[in-house]
Amino acid sequence: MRGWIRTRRDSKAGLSFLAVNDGSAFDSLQVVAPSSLPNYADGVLKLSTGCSVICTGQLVQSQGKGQSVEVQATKVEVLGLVDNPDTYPVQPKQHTLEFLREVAHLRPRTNTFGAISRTRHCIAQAIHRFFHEQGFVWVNTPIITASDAEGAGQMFRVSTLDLSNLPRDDKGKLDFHKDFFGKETFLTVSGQLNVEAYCLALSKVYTFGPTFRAENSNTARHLAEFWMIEPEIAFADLAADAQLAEDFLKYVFKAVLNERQDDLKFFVERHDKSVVTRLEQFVGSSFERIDYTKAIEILEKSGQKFEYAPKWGADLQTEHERYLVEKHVGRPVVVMNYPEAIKAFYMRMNEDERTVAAMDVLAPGIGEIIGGSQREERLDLLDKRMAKMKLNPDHYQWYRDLRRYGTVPHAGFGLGFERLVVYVCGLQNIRDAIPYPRAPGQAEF
RNA sequence: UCCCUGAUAGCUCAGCUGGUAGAGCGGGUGACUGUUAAUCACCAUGUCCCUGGUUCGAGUCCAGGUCAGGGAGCCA
Repeated sequence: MRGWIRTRRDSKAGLSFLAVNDGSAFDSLQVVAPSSLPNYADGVLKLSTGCSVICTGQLVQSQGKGQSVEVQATKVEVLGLVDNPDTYPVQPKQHTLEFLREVAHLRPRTNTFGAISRTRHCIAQAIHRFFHEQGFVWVNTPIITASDAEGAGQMFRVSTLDLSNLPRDDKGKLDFHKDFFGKETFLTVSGQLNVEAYCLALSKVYTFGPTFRAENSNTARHLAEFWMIEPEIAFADLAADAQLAEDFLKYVFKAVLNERQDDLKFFVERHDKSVVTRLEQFVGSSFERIDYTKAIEILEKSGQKFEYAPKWGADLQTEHERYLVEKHVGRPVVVMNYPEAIKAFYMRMNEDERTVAAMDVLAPGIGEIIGGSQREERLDLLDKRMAKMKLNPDHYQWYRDLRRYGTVPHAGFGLGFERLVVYVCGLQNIRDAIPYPRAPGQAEF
């Protein structure tokens, strides 16, 4: 047994009980260290929370209550002591998550972050497995990009220029020809446009990789660096997209329910009582599908007082989404066909010429969890929308090519991986769903 | 970025209307016990976030700043 000490309890019967954890499961293993060990006094009795050990012995049925098995140690090798136990930050007690964020290098040694890490891994594996089983190809879209995708938010600049001596052109403007890529480049805010090209060749594809947003938004739902999943399917419409989203989420949640019972039990005890029932209800229910226009009607007729009155043409507020999901329907809802003005240029124009084939999947207890759309595959209509939104077609030539050469109806959606982790684990803050959170003013570790 | 709240021991916090600091947990020491975040006793611990101001005197009041949390906007 190789791992780190969680607690040590001594018995004057000539024994010490070591709770040793190696992160492979939620529970620690109890190692019984007898005082007859040669290093008992100067080794075992010096062990405190956080020390690393290698214990050798026999796994036997436990003679005490509280665990089924334990190790009767014949050897306890102390690898690393804790310098000063008085200041070791991770104590065998409940810490606040805020405090643990300040010790991000040691928080994986806590019950909470061990459980989150294993669950995060389980979710990631389930996602890849789901797509793989369905015949999807994982496509790694570029992290450095020259396009600003859909104009979705602020981007991080990527440059090797000397900030203290920037090259200028005749007009005094920055000369990016001198930069590494010979043009302005940024970290990606979405792999969607790139993955569409692969979709229109491999039929079923997805991205799963890091994504960056430089917006100065400091909330429990935002990270500057996060992981995003974006499936894209060819020969598909919005209904197929919604069905994929439903199958996808249910598959992932089922996997967590099956594989991480130990960690889920802990989340229920310490973080969110409703974690397991919420996931069970989610996988057991069929999603309601509802048009945006209908949703506005429902909200208007609800008699509910909203801070912002629901109005056709405006985006749904968080309070609106919560009412729809939690009060009106009571299970996951897919809201479809939004007004074109509030949605991105690449979303497919509907026959009514006022809405586009966009969808949001709303889940009880969190709100929007997935956003997607059928893409505009008709070049003339795509150009029309780009013009309307004042996008420069020159920047999207290769994207327009996809509509010129063998275009087909296709659709996809995107979801933030950490938001999924937050939902599954019952967390409050997205900064606890990723090992080293990056946020405005926060790039420690 | 805006609004609100907060920052006191290693951690979680208390400290009333201004009079230079306390508890629980953790740590150390000892006792006790096949123990379970053990129990009991004793011991130690502080730039009261920073800078300035008011005052005889500031953890406490005022101003500015930094950081954090909650909410909003934006979004994944």
